[in-house]
Amino acid sequence: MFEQCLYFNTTSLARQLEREWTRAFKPYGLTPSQAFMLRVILSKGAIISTDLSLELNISKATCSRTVEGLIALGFVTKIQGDTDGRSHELHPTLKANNISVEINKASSEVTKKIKRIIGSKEFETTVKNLREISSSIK
Amino acid sequence: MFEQCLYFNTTSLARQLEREWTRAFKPYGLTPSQAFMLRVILSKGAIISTDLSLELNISKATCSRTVEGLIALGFVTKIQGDTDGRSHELHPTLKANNISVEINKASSEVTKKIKRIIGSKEFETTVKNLREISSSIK
DNA sequence: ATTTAATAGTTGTATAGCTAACTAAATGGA
DNA sequence: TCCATTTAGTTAGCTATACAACTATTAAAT
Repeated sequence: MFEQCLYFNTTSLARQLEREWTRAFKPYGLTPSQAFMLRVILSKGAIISTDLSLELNISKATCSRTVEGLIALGFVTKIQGDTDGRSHELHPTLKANNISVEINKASSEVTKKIKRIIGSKEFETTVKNLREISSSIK
Repeated sequence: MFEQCLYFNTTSLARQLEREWTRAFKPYGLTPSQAFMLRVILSKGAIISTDLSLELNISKATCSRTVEGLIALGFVTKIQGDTDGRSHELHPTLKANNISVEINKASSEVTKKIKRIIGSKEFETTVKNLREISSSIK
């Protein structure tokens, strides 16, 4: 009924993809949100919460709660930086570094699988379009 | 960092669109999920929960809770059908019928706005691609 | 220097979504 | 007919998300 609706089709696909990526990260005890956040932290080495929310396009409240989860799981530590007393740097733990390569691979495997089904070209133009829509309504 | 990632860009855009459509339906006291469900019920006149979950691509649990909400708001009534004792038909109330045209319009206004920004053509190909990806990984 | 603004994060409260476990009704064999 | 299986829907428990209100700290302005 909503074949032409951007909202409907985007949220609907998002729910399906959630399932795929949930499965991919499950072996590491991580949800997709946690895994994507951890991947950012691992890639930057150190980052503060504000930058993390910007990078992930989530609210600071959600960011705060997801960080909390990663700390509880032992993947991240908060370290007081000396520049600004309001914020702390988030660092990956050894445990996080140990799965860094694997979680990136887990994600790219899902990507590969979907690309195989729908074709690389369509995949890439779709992602490009999503980005364009996203940034144009920001 | 995840510019090429289908998961990231889809879920990210979904969050932004959620905001746009939340605003659109707010005058009617409806969330996007409620409004989209109500639009299906209004368009069909009567529908059972199972068919509703299929149409909206949500789980039966989520469907059940959203229906509950629409009933509490006085937009929907459950009517015992005589064919199957396990299910009941969902019918729109007069209150629902009264806003039927307006909520459809509210949604199409947001669509128009986004189309104006990004162009009709790109809008349509993107939606088509989303549908194709969605159905091919189902 | 003191007061006001802005910024960084956290917490309260709410919605939407899922899976899994459950109840109740219908269906299908034997 | 009766037991087993399937189907419809609800409920429990969890995660992700947002906005709004809050604390604490820094920066800016007078």
